[in-house]
Amino acid sequence: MKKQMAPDTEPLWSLRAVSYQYSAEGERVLTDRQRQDLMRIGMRVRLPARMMVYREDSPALWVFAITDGAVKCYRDLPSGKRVVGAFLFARDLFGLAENGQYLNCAQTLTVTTMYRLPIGDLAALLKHDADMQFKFLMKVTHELREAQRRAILISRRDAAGRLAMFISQMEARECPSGHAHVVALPMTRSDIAGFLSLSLESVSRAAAELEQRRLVRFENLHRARIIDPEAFARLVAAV
Amino acid sequence: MKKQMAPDTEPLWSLRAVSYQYSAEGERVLTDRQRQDLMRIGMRVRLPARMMVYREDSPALWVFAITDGAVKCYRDLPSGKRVVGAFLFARDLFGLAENGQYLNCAQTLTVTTMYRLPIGDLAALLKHDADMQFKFLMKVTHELREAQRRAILISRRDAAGRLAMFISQMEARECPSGHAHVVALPMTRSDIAGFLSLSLESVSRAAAELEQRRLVRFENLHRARIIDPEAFARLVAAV
DNA sequence: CGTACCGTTGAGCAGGCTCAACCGCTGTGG
DNA sequence: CCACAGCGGTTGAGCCTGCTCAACGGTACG
Repeated sequence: MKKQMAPDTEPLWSLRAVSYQYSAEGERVLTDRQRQDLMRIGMRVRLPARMMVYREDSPALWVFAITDGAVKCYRDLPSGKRVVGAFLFARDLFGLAENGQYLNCAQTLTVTTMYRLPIGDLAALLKHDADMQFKFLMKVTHELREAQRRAILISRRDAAGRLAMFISQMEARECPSGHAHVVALPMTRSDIAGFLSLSLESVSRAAAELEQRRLVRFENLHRARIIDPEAFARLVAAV
Repeated sequence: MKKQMAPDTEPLWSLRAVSYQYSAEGERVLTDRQRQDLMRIGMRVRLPARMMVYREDSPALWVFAITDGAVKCYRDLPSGKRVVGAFLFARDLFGLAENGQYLNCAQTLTVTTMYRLPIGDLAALLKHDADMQFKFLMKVTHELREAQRRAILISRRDAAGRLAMFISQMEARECPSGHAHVVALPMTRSDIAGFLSLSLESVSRAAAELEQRRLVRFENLHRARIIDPEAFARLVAAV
């Protein structure tokens, strides 16, 4: 799906965000100049699958911007439960910190390419380039909206409904390049369970239920196909 | 708790946020100049309790900054359930929008004073003043962290634990001016239920349980006192 | 070929939800 | 002044769904 471009300009990336205002997609893309500035302060890193990017409570030195691949952010609770805070894909930022420490662990799901931006340099750059900073502000605002959507997702009681909403959200964030109604799920069932606040058995049963109801087919563990879009959409909307 | 100041400078406000980096609280406060700029584009509004500030899907014309009082943001789902997305207090921003429309309803809980900032003017101001914009970026980042904390809260199964975490979070966001271990809860039980994804009966029972276990006393419907801070903290931490 | 990990399926339990009645306060109108 | 309705909150009974524990299956890898 990559466009043809010279090798040295290949690792360009942008930010995925919907504006708070009407806009002609203008806020979604960084200018070439801004990308170059970010590439200058950042370092391109390519990590294999299941690699830790950072750990909770470790010093927060970088913010990461994904160009390709998938990452999960999670926390392990004292009880042993693992809460997945977010799944992140191309054009997403991660590395949320507080008082200089990361708040969660980040781990790649697949082979992932990202830009590693030193936090201090990034802050200086943003303070200097108000326009780019505005795009980052839009991006974080976008993440906040996603977090609220997730709160609505979690408010559902039925496991099948939660899973359906999750698949729907994954479909929505796919690039339009992907085939319609085929959703990639690079994470494990256990990860999904941690994200949906369900036991992994419940996720498994919910998946079975969606198949029995002929709404979704799981072509394999990491790919779902929505085979009855109308009924599926009804279930998703029946919050 | 108000400091003595001239009447026309009384409605100054700031933003409540913890920096992602180490800082000497420097990021938390707007400069006098920045406050003046905001006051110039904004309008001070004082609303009675239970007043709608805006409705879902209505045109998003303003962002609001609370100087005093309490607000809830919520969404009514097709099923009739009401999901409370956030409770907001002094020095908080609200008015999250997408494509020019608000994503939820906002309603005052108590008498509330706020600044109403036209979104276009605010965006222009932020693009012009990178330093102030950075403080807004910190603020939204702060909100994102809060949203993640809430996800952890919701991952708990037991109602008493959820309520305890909620009370703990309310205590944490109280100004240090408030008396220790006395937590104001300006919202109704029903609002809390909507926030915690519980039925309001469960909230009521959870409150009774906290009292029976001698952790908390509810002096009245809107004020809780933590009477056994150590045991309470253990319950909160037992995620 | 054995091990380990991930996922599935089953049985029984527990905790929260629903429905329903009741309490206490408030505001209103006769 | 009192009677009444309405609302928010509490408490109880029974149901339902997701959790826990457990066994089993399939696939990748040494």
